[in-house]
Parts: sequence; structure tokens; C-alpha cells
Amino acid sequence: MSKQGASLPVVDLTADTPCCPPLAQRRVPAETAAVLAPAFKALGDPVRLQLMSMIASADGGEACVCDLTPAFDLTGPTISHHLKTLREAGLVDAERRGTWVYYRARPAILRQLAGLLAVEPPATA
Amino acid sequence: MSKQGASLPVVDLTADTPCCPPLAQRRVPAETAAVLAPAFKALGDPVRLQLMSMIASADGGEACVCDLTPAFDLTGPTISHHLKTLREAGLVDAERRGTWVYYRARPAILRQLAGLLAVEPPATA
DNA sequence: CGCTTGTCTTGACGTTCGTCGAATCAGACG
DNA sequence: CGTCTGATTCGACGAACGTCAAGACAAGCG
Repeated sequence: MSKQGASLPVVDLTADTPCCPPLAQRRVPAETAAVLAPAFKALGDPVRLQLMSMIASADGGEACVCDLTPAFDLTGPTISHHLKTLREAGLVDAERRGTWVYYRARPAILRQLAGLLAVEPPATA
Repeated sequence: MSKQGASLPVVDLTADTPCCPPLAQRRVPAETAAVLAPAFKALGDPVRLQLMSMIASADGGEACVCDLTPAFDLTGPTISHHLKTLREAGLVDAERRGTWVYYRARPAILRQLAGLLAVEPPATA
């Protein structure tokens, strides 16, 4: 819960420019790891990974909880809990518009994570 | 040449070709999520993220446990446990050569994960 | 205003995770 | 062959996680 209240972290996950070189290029410092690990952990659950994908690939870039919940064999509160986890990890953003709550992906942090995992192609391909 | 084989896991993380389109392009199926989530979960710990980076960025592509352990304020068994987690997630490979054990990163799965997280550059939006 | 619908929060429970100490296993060297 | 060093496995403990049931909150509508 203190994720959002944390004062300026060493690594800004919301920036559009890469925060750091790929993981395989230079050893990632402890502070960077401490900031990025929670994001990976948030994706480390099949339900959240699917939720993230459903939100990110949704039409218009946002998805309503009413569309997400029935896609799983889980109760509403459980889905809500997972969405909260994604929100606290900075992966998605929530907005209430009228009756329904819409979730939107944050491409910037996805780019950060993808950039960190980037590896040189196998054979100059 | 098709990936539709039934005997093997639905998603082959060791393949050099992308297993699936980016997360934000098409909704990732439950089976794919079940296979990929453990890999993200393995990276969801600061210690393991640093270990992964140290191994992947090591000279010659491999790192000795004797080099990894002293880099943390953790006991040997704990580091060994984390390495086992990375190994079971398919992220690294271990090999014993004489007295020491060397760990090597598996670029293929890193590519898979990076590809899944890939997002179109901001300009496209 | 009160009802209905839809979402979030709270509290609880069982499971898994991260960590350690002690014991065990695998090679190397005298 | 015995012993030493290095890495893993085993057993245990507290903390965090995933899940649900029940209750609380917000918005729309009669």
C-alpha cells in the first residue's frame, strides 16, 4: 500500500525512456531490482497475467470489471483483489465512470520490463 | 513446423521463435498464462532478479556460485534455494565442473518473456 | 427516498514463500 | 583412504499470498 506513497523511487517506471540497460548486459543494482521485482511478481500469477493481457489488448485500451470477472471461475472480490495488486504494482490504472470501473494498461512500465528482459538475437538474425 | 503438438507443453519456452504475440495484442490464453506465469514469478524476487542479471551478464555467459553467494547478505543455502527456483522456472541451467557449479542463462526464455511484454512504441498509438 | 445493481473492502483460513541452521552429498588433495 | 572445501537438501518457522464469505460503499432508477 505504500507503493504509491513512496517518494521518488530510484527507478521511474512510468518514464517512456528505458530506465536501465538489459538485464543480460549489465548487472542490475539492488535498488533497481527492489523496484522492478514487484512488477514481475504481479505478473507471476496466471490470473493476473490474463487480466493484464485482457486489459492491455482490450478495445480502446481499457476493460470493464464486468467484462473481466466472468472470464474466470473466481469470485468478484478475488478478481478485485488481483486488480488491486496490478494497480499497486503500477501496471494498470483504474477509473470509475458511472456504474462501472474501467482498467487501463500502462504501456510505459511494460516497455521497461520488456527492455530489461531484452536479449541480443541468437545469431545476428 | 507447427507448434500445435499435443504431447509437448502448449507453449515451448525453449524455442527460439516467439511462442505468442505480445500480451497487449491478443489476449493470452489460460494455458499460456499457466506456463509463463511461473517464469515471471521466479523473477518476482529482488534477489533472484539480481542473480539472474549477474548470471546473464557474466563474462563468458556463466557465473560460479562462489561468485554469486558473497554478493548478498544471505546464507549459502538461501542462495542455493533461489538458484533452484530459477532453475525450475527454466531461466537458468546449472553445470558442475570440478569443484564449482556454474550457472548459465537461457536466452530463449528471456526472449519469450520480453516478446510477450513487447508494446508498440508510443508513436503508433 | 428507497430499491437494485455493481464494485470494493474487511476478516478469516489454508497454502506457499523466504529464510535460516544442521545435515548430507560431490570432488579435490594430501 | 581420510579430510577438507564447496554446494545442495532437509526440517522448521514467521511472513506473505490466494481465496472466499459477508458486509460496506457508490451510482442509477423507480
